[in-house]
Amino acid sequence: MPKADTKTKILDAAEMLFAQKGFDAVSLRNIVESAKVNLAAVHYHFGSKQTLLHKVVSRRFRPINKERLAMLANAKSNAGKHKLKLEAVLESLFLPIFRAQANPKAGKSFTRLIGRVVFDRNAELQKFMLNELTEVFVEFSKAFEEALPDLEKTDLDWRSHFMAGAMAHTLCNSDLLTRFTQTNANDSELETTIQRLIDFTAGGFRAKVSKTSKTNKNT
Amino acid sequence: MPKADTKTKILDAAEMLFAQKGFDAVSLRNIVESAKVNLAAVHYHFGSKQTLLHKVVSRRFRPINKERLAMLANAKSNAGKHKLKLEAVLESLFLPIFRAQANPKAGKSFTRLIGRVVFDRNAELQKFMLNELTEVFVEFSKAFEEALPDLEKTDLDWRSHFMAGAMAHTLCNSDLLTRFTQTNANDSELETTIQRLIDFTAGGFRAKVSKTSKTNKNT
DNA sequence: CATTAATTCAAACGATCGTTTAAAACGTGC
DNA sequence: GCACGTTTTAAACGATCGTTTGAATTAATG
Repeated sequence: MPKADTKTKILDAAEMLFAQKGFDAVSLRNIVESAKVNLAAVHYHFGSKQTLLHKVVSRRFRPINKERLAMLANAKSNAGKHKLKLEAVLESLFLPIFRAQANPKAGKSFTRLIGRVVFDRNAELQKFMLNELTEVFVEFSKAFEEALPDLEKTDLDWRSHFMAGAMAHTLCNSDLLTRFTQTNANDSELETTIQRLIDFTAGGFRAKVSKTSKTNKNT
Repeated sequence: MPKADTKTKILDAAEMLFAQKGFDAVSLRNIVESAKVNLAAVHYHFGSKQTLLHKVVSRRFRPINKERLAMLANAKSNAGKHKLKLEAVLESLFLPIFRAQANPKAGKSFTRLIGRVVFDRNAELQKFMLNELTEVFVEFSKAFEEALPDLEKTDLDWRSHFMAGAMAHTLCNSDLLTRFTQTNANDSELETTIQRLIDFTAGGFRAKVSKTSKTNKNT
């Protein structure tokens, strides 16, 4: 009991504070105060502040990415001989992580943290995230190509990145978004948020490619 | 000459470093070392680190926002009695800030910084940014409504935020994006980037609203 | 129960932080 | 050249930082 408890207390406090203020603005003393544990426990259990961050991220992100891949595989097998639907691919990507917001334990902290992490340029963290996301990148890239066979690779990649930005912004600022748009943050609204994001990004993926951007590729 | 130079040196160094590593991870000593000025000069010229950040942002962001508003006004007067085109609104919003990337002095630092700032949850900074962006919000909101008269206000707001995420991600990570997509970062590619972003976001704004998201609004 | 391993604790280390202070240096106008 | 204003400078302040250390406490094992 108490053995696992200190560690979890630290992880939870760190998750909340990193999400609120960012990695660099939160000290270990902030975390241990919030967690009501001793400062040296952080080094005992995690070794360093950086490692703590990685653990905070990976403890929830790994299962999420696993679920993403499972949902995608399911969508593929459901499609069978038909073409893989873009909306199914997008849902597989968004649903697991947005569902994490409904977790009463983590609530919005974790997803806010993930949204922030996407924008963080700390080299150590980028390396770590790339490692966490490699398989997701590979599999979803292939899935997007399959769902959008007529879209050129370069355009597909750019649109994937725009989509990632839209998703990260939504994850990171969902409380601001709901306040600004006067919608509620309950469970059913979560499905609505996801649907809204799917509508927007699917619309973006399917948008006609302007002549300018296509022509310029050949120069 | 030397009178303005120290101040500008500090601003330039801060811009670059804040963009690279974020506000909290960069110390004043990092900045003055890079700028080759004395530590106390920061307080003499700017008063505090926080104020320095605001000045770094506002010195370029204000003219950009001014230009955005001017371009929008121009687009409106060009439209005359016709409906304002969504693409014109988007271009007015994106072009001035993406053009800042072509500035050899600021290059990518400033836009990367703005991209990061959108995601920063520091209360002081959010207040400051809201102040800088109020007029842009108001005018562009109206313009989007005009360009998309059939889109419900709530859906419009959500899509505006998705668009903001896509834009911020692009601003923040443009070097990663160009490397990942194997495109070049020269001037003509800038126009291409903007066009790609317009294509995607316009596609998103015009996407059909799913039944689910609409129905749920009434519960 | 004794021994060993694991965990927690308080204190300290060496470093760095934003800010302040007062003196020195420089610039300006008469 | 002098008086005054502005800017730069080096040093210091009080605080905080991540990490380390060794002792105390607790848990596990035979």
